[in-house]
Amino acid sequence: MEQTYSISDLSREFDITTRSIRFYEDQGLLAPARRGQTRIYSKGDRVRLRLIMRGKRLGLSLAEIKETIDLYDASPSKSVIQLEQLLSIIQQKKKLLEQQARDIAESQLELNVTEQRCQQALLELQQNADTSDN
Amino acid sequence: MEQTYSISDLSREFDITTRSIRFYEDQGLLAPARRGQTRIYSKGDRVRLRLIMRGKRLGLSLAEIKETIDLYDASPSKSVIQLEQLLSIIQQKKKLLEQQARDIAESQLELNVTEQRCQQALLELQQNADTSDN
DNA sequence: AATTACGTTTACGTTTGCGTCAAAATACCG
DNA sequence: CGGTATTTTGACGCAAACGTAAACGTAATT
Repeated sequence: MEQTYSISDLSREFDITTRSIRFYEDQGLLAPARRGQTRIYSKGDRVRLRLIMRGKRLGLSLAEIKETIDLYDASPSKSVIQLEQLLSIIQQKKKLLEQQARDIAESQLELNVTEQRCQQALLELQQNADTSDN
Repeated sequence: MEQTYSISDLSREFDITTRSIRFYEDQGLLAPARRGQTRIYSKGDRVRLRLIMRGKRLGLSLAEIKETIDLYDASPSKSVIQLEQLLSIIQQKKKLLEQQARDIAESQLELNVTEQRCQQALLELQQNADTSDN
């Protein structure tokens, strides 16, 4: 049937502890099926976990990540007002992402400058070594 | 001479509390001059604070932000080994930024899809309202 | 039957990044 | 110079995001 995963499968794949995975469930970010007491993760759960990790890399809190994931999940069967609220939230998130993109571009520029300065300094050190030794 | 700022000047400009600014100093991210006991912030301090805020928007910890800022500051008067270590750190940071850029691009794509679904759902609701009411 | 591997809940501990007083010292303004 | 506003240094508090046992159940392996 459908592929499933144990908690340690996922902890290995995403390189996080099982403690973290259970904590995410505690915070409402995951809701795996159970066989008795044991958690059984579906492909959908795995996708959600991937989204969680991506959110973390972007510096989002677990609450913000939950908001974002819930946003993706729930689009049908909404009232006009709810849809308009959703669209408003989406606009906000888009602006945040744009700001982050700008921040990244700036950081990359500065890093490149620093990198070149370092390489230049290295070159000069090597040249000095040449001229002083011969 | 040089323009300076009080702690509340900066707290207003960057919309953070003075508590935060002092905490950043405590963590070694800032080192303003003093007139007696009172902190006097220079243009350079203001730049550093801007870098701190940018780092926070990218989800960096204060320790990581400090590392990055220190990296920009210190490039001259280094040994070959130190310069090579610097270059190695720069490579790592570049990779992280590239990953973040990918994460942002993915998020933006998904947000756009969700946005269009929302707008489509809104349109359909409005059309249904038209046909059922007339 | 005993070991090994994995999973479960419960619960207390830790680090980070500040918020929130408190009490005292400084600074600025008419 | 007196009053108001600002700043300073503690010190305690707190939420988030786990880490780290402890103590137990289950299941497969030897």
